[in-house]
Amino acid sequence: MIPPRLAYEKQTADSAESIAIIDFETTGLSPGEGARATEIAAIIFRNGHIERRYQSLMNAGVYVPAFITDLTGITNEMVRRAPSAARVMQEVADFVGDLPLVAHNASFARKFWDSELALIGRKRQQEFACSMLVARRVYPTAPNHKLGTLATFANLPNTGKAHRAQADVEMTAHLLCHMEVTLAQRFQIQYLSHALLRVLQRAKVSDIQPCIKKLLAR
DNA sequence: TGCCAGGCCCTCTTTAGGGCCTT
Repeated sequence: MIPPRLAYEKQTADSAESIAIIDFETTGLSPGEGARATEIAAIIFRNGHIERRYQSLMNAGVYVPAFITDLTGITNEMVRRAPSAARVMQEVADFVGDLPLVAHNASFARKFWDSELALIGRKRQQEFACSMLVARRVYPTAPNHKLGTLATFANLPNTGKAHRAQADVEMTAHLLCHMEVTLAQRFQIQYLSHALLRVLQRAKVSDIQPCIKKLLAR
C-alpha cells in the first residue's frame, strides 16, 4: 500500500513551489536503440505533500523482453491491454504542464520523456533536476546511490514493488524530503527548491563532500 | 576496423579511462 501522504510535512508552505516527479519503466536503456516506455508515473509534489498522482501502463506496440518482465513484473499481456503510448503521453504531459521536473537519474528519464513527447509532436519546455546526482552529494557515505539502496540507507518508507513506476516515483519523493531535512539541519537550507537541486547536482563533489563531512562531525 | 546507451562524475585527468545509474 502506498502511503497517501509523506511523513515530512512542514509547517510553512508559503514559499513552497510545485514540482513534478516522474519515473518510467521501459523495454531497455535507450530510445536510440529502439527501447520504448511501458509505464509512467508522475506526481505533483509540493511542501512535502503528494498533491496529485498520475500512473499508467502504455502500449507502444513493442515487445517486452523477458528480462524486463523479470525486473518489473510488466508483461506483454499487461502492455497489450494498456492505452496507447500516444494517449498516455498526451495525458501525462498535460498533467505535469510546465512544472519543473525531477527524476532519479534524470538523464535516463529525460531521454525517454523527450523521445516519447517527440513521437506525439510535443516538446519539453522545462528543465530536469536529478535526485541521484544530489544524493551523491548529500549521502557520500551511502553504499551506492541506487534508489533502492538509498531507501534502505535513509530508512525511507516502503512504497510498494521496486521497479514499478508508481512505487519508484513515490520513493523519489520520500528521498527528496529526506534530503531536504538533512540539508536543512546541516546547511540552514530553508527549502529544497528545484533551482537549489539544480545547483547542488552540479556542485563539485570534491568541494561539497568535505563540507558535509565537517558539518556532520559537529 | 571495431564497436555499439549516454550523461555525469572522479581521478592514478584534462591529448583519457572507467564507474555509476536508469530499464
